[in-house]
Amino acid sequence: MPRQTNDSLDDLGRFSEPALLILISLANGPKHGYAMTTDIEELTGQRLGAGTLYGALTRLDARGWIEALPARERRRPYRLTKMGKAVLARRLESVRALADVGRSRLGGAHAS
Amino acid sequence: MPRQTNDSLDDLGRFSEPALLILISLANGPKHGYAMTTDIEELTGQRLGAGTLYGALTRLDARGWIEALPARERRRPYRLTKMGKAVLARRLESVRALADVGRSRLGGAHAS
DNA sequence: GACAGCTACTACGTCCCGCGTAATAGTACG
DNA sequence: CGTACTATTACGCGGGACGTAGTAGCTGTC
Repeated sequence: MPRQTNDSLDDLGRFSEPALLILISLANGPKHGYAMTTDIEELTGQRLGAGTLYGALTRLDARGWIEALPARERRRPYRLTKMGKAVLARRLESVRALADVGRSRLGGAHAS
Repeated sequence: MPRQTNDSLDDLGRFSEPALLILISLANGPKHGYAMTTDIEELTGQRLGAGTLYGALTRLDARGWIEALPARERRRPYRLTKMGKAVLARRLESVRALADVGRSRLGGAHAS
């Protein structure tokens, strides 16, 4: 069977860009993994699975966009690096611009 | 060697959500593949490769978010379906909200 | 009229990210 | 002391993203 023609609206396949969500979650201040999970869930309504979350954290760390802080008890907190902040800021800008273009193209019902 | 610690800033790995870019490109009116490529390039500065573009188009069509129009000469135009428009609108909303949260968390320098 | 360059799409293979799931273990509560 | 929640690690699969090559028509231009 090819595929359902729907999928309950909004979900762009499997890719919801967990990396971006993580960066945004850390923009608040350092957090450990599980705290990000709940934070992101409050923000977006979606809960990242363990594999998704910690996998993305490892990759972001390897890139130098986030860095691990000394673990307390069972928690491994991370914080944004300077580079991570810069990346996030630029990314947010372009996302925002893109969303604006999309809106005006769709709506068409207001000035420009 | 594991990986460069940079990557020239902004690129979130391999995922730039071509599907979303395509939907936005079609929000303008029907376009064929190559026209989307150039449109998206003007919009974002990035050029989607053939594999990425036509692969995503096939998937979006299978989902019923876009539909093919009768081909003229060598061109296969697509247009947004009603469902595609709805999906795009909702998606743009959440993207926008997310970008706002990110900005206020990063900047902190303005009202709630 | 042949050659270069652009348009437009198809086909193919690889890589690795997203995601689910299971395992581990500490904590908290009744 | 059993159940539920916190917190992370480990593992494997599927498929989307991407590059590249191939096909082919059309547009100049010398």
